[in-house]
Amino acid sequence: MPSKGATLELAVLGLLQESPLHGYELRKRLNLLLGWTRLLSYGSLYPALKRMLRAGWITEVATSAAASRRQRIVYQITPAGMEYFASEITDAGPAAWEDENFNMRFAFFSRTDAAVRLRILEGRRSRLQERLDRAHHLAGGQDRYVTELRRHAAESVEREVRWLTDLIEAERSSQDRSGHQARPEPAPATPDVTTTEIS
Amino acid sequence: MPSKGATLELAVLGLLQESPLHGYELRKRLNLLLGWTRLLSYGSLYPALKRMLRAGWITEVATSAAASRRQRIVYQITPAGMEYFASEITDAGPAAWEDENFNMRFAFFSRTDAAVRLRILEGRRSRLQERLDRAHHLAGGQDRYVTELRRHAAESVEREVRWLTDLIEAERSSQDRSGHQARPEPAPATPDVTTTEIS
DNA sequence: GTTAGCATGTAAGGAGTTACATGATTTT
DNA sequence: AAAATCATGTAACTCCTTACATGCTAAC
Repeated sequence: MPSKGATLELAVLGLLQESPLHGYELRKRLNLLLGWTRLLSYGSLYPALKRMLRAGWITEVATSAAASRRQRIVYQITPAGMEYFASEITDAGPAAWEDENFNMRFAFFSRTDAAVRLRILEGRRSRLQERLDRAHHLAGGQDRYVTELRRHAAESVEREVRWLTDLIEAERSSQDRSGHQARPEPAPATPDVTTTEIS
Repeated sequence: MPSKGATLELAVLGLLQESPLHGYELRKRLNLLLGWTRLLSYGSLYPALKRMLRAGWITEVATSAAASRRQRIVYQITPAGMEYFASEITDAGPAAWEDENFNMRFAFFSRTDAAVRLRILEGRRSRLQERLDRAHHLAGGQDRYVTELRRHAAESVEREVRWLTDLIEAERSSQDRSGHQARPEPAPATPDVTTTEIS
């Protein structure tokens, strides 16, 4: 049972699938990847890397002294890690509908089967719809500010539902079109863009 | 320093200011008050109540056997609790701009000074503006889905900024009316709820 | 030569979750 | 009588944060 909280691990594995990275760089990219409200701290990342080492999902690699003499520990994904990542990303179960998990999976959609993408998008949408139904149901006469807060929250969720609906439609139509032959995803394997710094 | 994580405690104190309640009921109301993504668990609530008892913010009250013979432990807020609540709710410092804390404070705006309300709303808005600036700055050419995710996130934040702007204006005009006699504007106290912006 | 940023960690602790445990009362 | 729901808790665990601790290297 992989259960739930593996968001960080998955994100790391996803990034390492593109190229090996060291911790410091990894943190910067993670902060870019999902626009976390607060920046991910080292106290979070490094222990996670240790766990993943123990689990056999990643390995340390010798620093190629070419570019810089700086000592750093470069991590690389292992076959076991790839397998784990694939199985988690493919799992469109309830865990995938939750906020954080959903964003994670969405961010790696380029490496996800079209069918799985659809299932995840639809699952997310019905999850949000449930929330709306519940919220609507309880909208009693309350404090003015509480009411306003709820109204705004509900509107946000409605917006996301519309967004998902558009995406689902787009996925469906592109799936239809690919009834024919080769229609590979755009996924530009372009060499690394300059590492955008975030402070 | 109590500093940050006191969201749950504050919410409990806020509710207990209206009337004494027992744990079970408290949990239901907390789940209503802020539309938490996941429901608050008892494993969270009861230990929090214990902490608050120790801190002297609340006390247990004998169950009035009138309504029901059911055994329950009713909690009541103490003067010390009220004082703590007031000081936290009034503190418009950086902690108040964060997502959870902001929602908490907003939910209890009816019991907050107009001046403090304004400071909190404005602080929140500039916090979000900062996020937007940062996001805009780094919007490089990325994976298609990552780009889309970021675009949607940015739009959500922009929406909240507009919402805050409307609220701030509403607060300002109602403050003007109650302050000097100079503003004869008979604007309704309710914020202008038309908000037709569909992305 | 000193500051700024790169780079890696550990320790203590906060806040919440799930799963476990128990039992009373109301509804069907 | 059974089932639902009310009601209160505890234990183990997860995940993350802050603050601390260290030292290298590039740039000014």
